[in-house]
Amino acid sequence: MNEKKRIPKSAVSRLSLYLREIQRLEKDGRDRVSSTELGEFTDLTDAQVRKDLSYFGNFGTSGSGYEIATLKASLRKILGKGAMWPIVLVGVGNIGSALLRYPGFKHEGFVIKEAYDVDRNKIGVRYDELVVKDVADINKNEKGKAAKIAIIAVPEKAAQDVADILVKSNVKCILNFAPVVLKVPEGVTVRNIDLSTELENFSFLLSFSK
Amino acid sequence: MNEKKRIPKSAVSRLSLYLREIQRLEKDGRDRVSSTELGEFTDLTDAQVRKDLSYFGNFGTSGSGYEIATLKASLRKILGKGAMWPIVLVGVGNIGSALLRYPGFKHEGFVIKEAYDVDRNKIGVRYDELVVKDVADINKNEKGKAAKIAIIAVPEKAAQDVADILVKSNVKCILNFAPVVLKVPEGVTVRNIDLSTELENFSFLLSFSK
DNA sequence: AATTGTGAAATTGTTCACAGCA
DNA sequence: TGCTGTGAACAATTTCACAATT
Repeated sequence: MNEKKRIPKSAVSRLSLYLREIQRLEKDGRDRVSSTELGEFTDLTDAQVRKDLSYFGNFGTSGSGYEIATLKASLRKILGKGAMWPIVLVGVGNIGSALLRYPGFKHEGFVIKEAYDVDRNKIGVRYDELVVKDVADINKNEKGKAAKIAIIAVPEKAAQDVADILVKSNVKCILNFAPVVLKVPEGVTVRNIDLSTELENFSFLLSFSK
Repeated sequence: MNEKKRIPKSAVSRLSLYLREIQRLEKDGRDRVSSTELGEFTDLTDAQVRKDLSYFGNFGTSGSGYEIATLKASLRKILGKGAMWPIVLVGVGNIGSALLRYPGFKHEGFVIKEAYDVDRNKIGVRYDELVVKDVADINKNEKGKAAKIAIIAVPEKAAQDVADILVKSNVKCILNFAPVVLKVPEGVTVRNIDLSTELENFSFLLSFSK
C-alpha cells in the first residue's frame, strides 16, 4: 500500500533473486509460495523477504502466501523485464568476447547491440549478427544513442576515457569490469565487477583464519 | 591502536581500492597521501578512509597524512598479498576460459592451478601449463587439497553439486558466477558475481526514471 | 597549520513481534 | 489457524566534529 518508504538500495538486487526463485518454482509446477520458503531458497529471513516485497506493493495474501503467477508478473514489471534492453559493449578482449558469446543475456531481456574495440585485429570480427567496430566511431553511431546500458571491458588505462565517451552518447548505466573507480556525472550509475577485490577479500579471510 | 572494534564487512573491499590507488600513486613517484586525496580517488569521504584504515592500525601521521611505502606494505600484509594463492576453476565455458586466459591474476597474486569441466571436448585442452581435467577427478587430485579458493563458472544446474564437491575437497572461499544461491556450511564464504542481477538493477532504474 | 584517529550523532538497513486478515 | 504487512526495536555503517599530534 505504501509506495513512499525509503527503499534500501540492496532491496532491488534481492528482488532479482526472488524473481529467479519463483520462476524456478513455477517451472516445477508450484503456484504459491510463502515468505519463509522464499527466504530458505535465497538464504534470507522471512521478515526480509516480506519487507522487501512490501516496499513495492501488497503482493501476498494473509494465511496463504504469495501466488507465483501474480508475484512473477509484478516483479518482472518492477525490474523492467518485458522490454529487450540494448547494451553497448566496449572492449572485446577476454571478458568482452566471453560476454558476446554468452547466450543467456537474450533470454534475460538484454542484448549486446553494438561492440567496440581499439584493436585493429578485433575490429571487423563478426559475432552472430554483430560486427565489432572501431571505438573512435561510438559517437558517430546513431543506434548508440538508443542504448542506455553499457559494459566496459577495456584495460584500466582506457576505462575512464571510454566512460566519458559513453556518458556523452547518453548512456545512463555502466557495468564496469575495469579495476578503476570511474568518475561520472550525477544521474549516471556505475556498478563495478572487480575480480581482484573479490579475490582479495578471500586472501584477507584466509590469511587471518590460519 | 585498537584492533578489537567491529569491522564493517565492506571495509575490506575498500582496503583493496585504497591499495590500488596508492600503488598507482607510488608509480607516479608520490610518497605521501592524505585521507582527503585518497577519498577523492575512490569516491569516498575522507572520514570513511580514515575510519577504515583505523580498524587495522595507526598508519598515518597527524599533520602530514600517510606515507605511501608504509601504507602499501601494511595493506598488502592485511590483504594477504605476498603469497601466491592457488585457485581451482570449475567450468571452462565462456567465462571460465576467459578467466584462464586473463593474465592479470598472476600479477595480483592469484594463479589458476587447476581447471575442470564435464565436457569431453574441453577436457584435455591445454592453457599454458594447465590442462583441463574431468570434473569427476576433483576429489582424486592431491593438489586440489592445497587450493582454498575456487571459482565456479558452470551452468546453474551443476553449480550446487560442484560447490558440494569443492567444500569436501577443503575449499574455503568460492567465487560463484552461476545464477544460484549456493548452500555451503559455516566457515565457507561465497561471493556471487551475478550479471543478471546487475543488469536488472539497471533495467529497474531505467524503467522508473523514464 | 594541517591532518590524523575516534567517540558520539546521524543515518541506513535488518529483525522482531504482533495486529489483522483470509 | 497460518501467514502477511508493518511499526517499533535493534544493529550496522557512515558521517560529524574536534581533541590530539606532528
